[in-house]
Amino acid sequence: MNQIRIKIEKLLENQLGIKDIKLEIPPESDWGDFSLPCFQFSKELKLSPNKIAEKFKEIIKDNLISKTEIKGPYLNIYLNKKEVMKDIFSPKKAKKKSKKKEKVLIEYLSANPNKPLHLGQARNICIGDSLVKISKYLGYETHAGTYGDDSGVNVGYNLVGHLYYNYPLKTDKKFDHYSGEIYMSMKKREEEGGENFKKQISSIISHIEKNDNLKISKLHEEYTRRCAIAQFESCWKINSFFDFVTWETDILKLGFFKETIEKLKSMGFVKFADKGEAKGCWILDLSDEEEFKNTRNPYQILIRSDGTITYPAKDIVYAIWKLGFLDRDFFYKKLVQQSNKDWIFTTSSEKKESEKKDFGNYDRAIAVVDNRQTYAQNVVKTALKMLGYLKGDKKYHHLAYGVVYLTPQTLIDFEFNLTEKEKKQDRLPFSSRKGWFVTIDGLFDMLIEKIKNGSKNKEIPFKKIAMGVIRFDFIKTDIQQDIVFDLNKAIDLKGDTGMYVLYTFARISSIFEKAGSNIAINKIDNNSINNLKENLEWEIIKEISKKEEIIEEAFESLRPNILAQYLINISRLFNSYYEKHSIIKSEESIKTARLFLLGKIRETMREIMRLIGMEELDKI
RNA sequence: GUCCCCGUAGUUCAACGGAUAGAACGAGAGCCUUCUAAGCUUUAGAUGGGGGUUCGAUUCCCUCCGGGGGCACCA
Repeated sequence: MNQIRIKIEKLLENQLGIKDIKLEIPPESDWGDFSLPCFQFSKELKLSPNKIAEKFKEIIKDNLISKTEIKGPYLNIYLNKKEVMKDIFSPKKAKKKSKKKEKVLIEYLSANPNKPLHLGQARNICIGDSLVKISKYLGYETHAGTYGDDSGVNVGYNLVGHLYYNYPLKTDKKFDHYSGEIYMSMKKREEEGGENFKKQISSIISHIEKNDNLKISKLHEEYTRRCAIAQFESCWKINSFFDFVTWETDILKLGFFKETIEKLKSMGFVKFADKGEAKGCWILDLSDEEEFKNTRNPYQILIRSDGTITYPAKDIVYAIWKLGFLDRDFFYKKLVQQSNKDWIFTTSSEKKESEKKDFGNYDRAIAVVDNRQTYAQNVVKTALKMLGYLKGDKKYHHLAYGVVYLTPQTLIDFEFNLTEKEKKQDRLPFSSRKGWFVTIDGLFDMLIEKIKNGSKNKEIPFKKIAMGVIRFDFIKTDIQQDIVFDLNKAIDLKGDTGMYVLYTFARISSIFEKAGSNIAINKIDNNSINNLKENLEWEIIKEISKKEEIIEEAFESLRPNILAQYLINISRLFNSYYEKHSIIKSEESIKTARLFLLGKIRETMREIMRLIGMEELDKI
């Protein structure tokens, strides 16, 4: 449709002798297919917009246009459906995607490896993985990466639990859930006080970061990797996969940070603060940057006065690696084979058994990180800019998505105790500190239960449905908007949900099954297409022909949510069509044409569903 | 103090500066002896207040009111 629009725009520019014509789509479909608002020409031509529309109407003529109509200041254009359909359905349109040269990294999830994944992270996963799939569809060489923060206090709790408080490594439970239990119990112990516990924690953290105790380093690696793998299993359930995981401890062990910071010092970007609040620290001076001028502290501390490294510093170094400006690379080895048979690789600090991989040196690095971290991400971006790394074709994007909150009722449904005050809130944030583990696994199981109970057919693949419903639910809302998760709404499978889309698809498949397989719907001549005379059919054709431009826009504007909306639109159009017009029972030539159209709808829906991580089903 | 985001039907969400502000849930009224009723059709119902820019503002600017988040020698 976009090509048609551009064609018509060019045509009008020639015929009317005006530059940069932008056509719009009328709000009502019976007002035409395109519309030219004439206000903009009023000043130049010294005529009222209505008069201009009349004048233009006389001039415009083409075989792609069947008629033009004036509606006030708008000149509405009706396309010649036959010609346009020929164009849209011509076989040469189905050309293969050309490979693009840019190399893209999408970093998402980036969870602490010490507890199960919660629903807030589900949104991150759904957005991140959808972008990966879209990027690959568009022909980019694409890697999905995740950052494992395995050096901080979080993991420390769990190791202390294991070493000093009788939590064995062996367990029948899913390891991330087991970790969550240990984490909670250690948190409790900390709150109860005790100098001994504090000492144990800080000693463990120190050993992890310095890598100076073989026993602890080994335990740490086993623990975090096992937990991460359990988390990845949750991702696979919802059709999300990774290429590699970067461990923070590897950045430290390989000395990337030290080298980078020395380089930055010598370049003069990193300075030693000899006075003020940050006295004794090494800082990145941001005071010349417009964005930070009015902030309280126009600098970022990279090295604390005790010589330890801050999180933003690690983030900056990692970002430099992403864009290929770090002179060195990690070592890599296989971590685990995913349910789709592809392996996740893990960074490693040891050369032996390292495999050669082409991770790193990306042209476009997209970080899917929630909007609370916009400031921190701006620091990273500014640092890259100051260093001159964002010149040329290198791009660093922060996809700032809105945070997921919970309704109090949802927490009650998951059997957590709330205070009276908490019960009265509109929404509550996820809090692992309070032990509110509303997990992806938990939601997944509840959904399956719900679908089983609501289904007449007991043979359908419940897991795929649950997967599709979750994927759709977490991506349908505008990306930057915060969302409030309510369990009852999420498992209520009516209306604008993934279920609606899955159901619609199955409905179409069912028609094909009833129609029999002897109809050659892929081969259709122009005469048959001309049997598609209904308005709704024309609406559908226009809608499905927007596919490519919508996918492109979803990626460029980092808004995969528009694909979910698009699926709803197509589904709604089809369902209306289905009610109004019978397909199988129509006359033979019309039936052929309609089945052809249905095939196109099904193909379009399948492609879009796959891009947002849903899997289509022929039966529900 | 300062920076950012958000205020649209009862609720959850839409709307490149364009025509009559769209959906879904919930509420009301219909539609299955005919291709899957997890569906379709239909009724009622909304832009926080005030300025400005514009032929035209939910959208851009200012201001007020209300809600949230950030600005750590936390990660």
